[in-house]
Amino acid sequence: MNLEPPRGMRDFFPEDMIIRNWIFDIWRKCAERSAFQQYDVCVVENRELFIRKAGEEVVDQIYAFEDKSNRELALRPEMTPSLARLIISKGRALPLPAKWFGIFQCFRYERTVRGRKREHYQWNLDIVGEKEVSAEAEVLRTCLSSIEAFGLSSDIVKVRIGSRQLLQELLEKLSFNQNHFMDACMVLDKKGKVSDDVLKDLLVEKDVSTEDIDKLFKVLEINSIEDAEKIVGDSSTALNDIIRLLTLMDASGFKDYFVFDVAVIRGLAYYTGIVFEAFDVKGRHRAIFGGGRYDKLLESLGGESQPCVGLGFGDVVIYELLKDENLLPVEKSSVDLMIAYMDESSELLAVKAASLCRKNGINVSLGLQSQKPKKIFTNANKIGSKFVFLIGSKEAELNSGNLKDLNSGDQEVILVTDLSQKVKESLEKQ
RNA sequence: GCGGGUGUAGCUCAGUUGGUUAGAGCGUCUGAUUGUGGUUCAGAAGGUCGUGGGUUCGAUCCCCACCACUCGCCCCA
Repeated sequence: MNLEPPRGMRDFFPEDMIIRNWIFDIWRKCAERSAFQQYDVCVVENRELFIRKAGEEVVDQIYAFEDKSNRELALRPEMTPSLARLIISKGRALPLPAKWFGIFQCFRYERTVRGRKREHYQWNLDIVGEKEVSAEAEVLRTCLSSIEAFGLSSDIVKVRIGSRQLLQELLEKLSFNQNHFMDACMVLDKKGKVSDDVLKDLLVEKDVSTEDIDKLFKVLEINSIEDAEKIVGDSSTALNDIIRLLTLMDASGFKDYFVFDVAVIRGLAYYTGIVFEAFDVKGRHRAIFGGGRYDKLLESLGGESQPCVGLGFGDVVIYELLKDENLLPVEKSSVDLMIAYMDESSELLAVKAASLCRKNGINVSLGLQSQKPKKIFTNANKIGSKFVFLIGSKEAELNSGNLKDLNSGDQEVILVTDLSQKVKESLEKQ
């Protein structure tokens, strides 16, 4: 019997959950601070929801199965189709713009490598119904607030920002053969991953003319917004959107994160405007988060057309980055107080004390059997409890116990009825 | 999908040029201390040597396949 989880799947032991909850809490708090509303969707979807959008190629990567009534189902590989489904089904009853978020487990059957498993949790932020670039700005500033909450900064993380629309304009201005636009996108996406000679070979294979290849490389040389402006002019909406977005990010205090990169393309399938991808500066990891504008997706699924902006932020890469940067939190216990007793005759008093404290909002670990003090204190240390309330036969006779502060070592005998008040006061002081 | 590396106690790793009872540190448990933890000391438990097959008198060690992890490609985001 193999007791390991299937390939690419993870288990979370209690000590792992401390870290996972810490990450999820930061995501949730940042989303709520920016007034995003949480939603949730079923993990299992009708398979066709993904096939329609993703096309034939990705079908093999979907965990798909038939139920006992021969329904074709799938574990979701990503959230955007499910979000679109909800938005469409809500119809006009949904006040726009809608700012929604969630943390979702997604599945993909693919080769596992560092930073990429067959299952991961993903924080999704989406704004539906806002065509202005202010939507991109809101999503990004919310996301970057989490980056800073993790303890990261623009010294470690950069966001490459590009625009598919701008790329198209650039190539149009250079009279690039638009029939090869998709080929150009594919090649641009490989910039930096393979040598320029290989890029050229790839383009030749696609029957791109020598002239067009030169044009494409001219676009690749664009390193700044000014360079782009020289080609598309100052009236380009695509370029002005990027400029405006950067202005908004500057006003939000996040300017230093952004790097203009004409070669950022991302999902060719449904991104229509600005796209972005965050990477660690040292280049050790895969993309930390990524997203962009997808104005055509809803209508492609049969819904009313709505402008949308969204991003996905996975838990696997950020975990590895935080580990590398030594920013993961030290395991911190949530237990405030351990209540234990030395004689069976004191059990009911201990139970009563625990119930009172729990009603008053104190996290209590109650001993499940009578134990020797040595064992009690050892256990209290292990679970990280801040206080121990120890009831012996002498104290029990007076409805009291011995309250010990494990940090200072101070202890005093107090009444069970005074326990919760006493502990609360001490916790507030810390 | 292709190629390299790794797999020995719960964890990090030694080791065996193929030979009886496979080791250490950390962790766990017990005791010193039968009403007081973190330190110290003593002791104990814990191993199909990743799985299966082959070669051999004998395999944890050599060979093959598979599984898992990992690095680099391919593909993809």
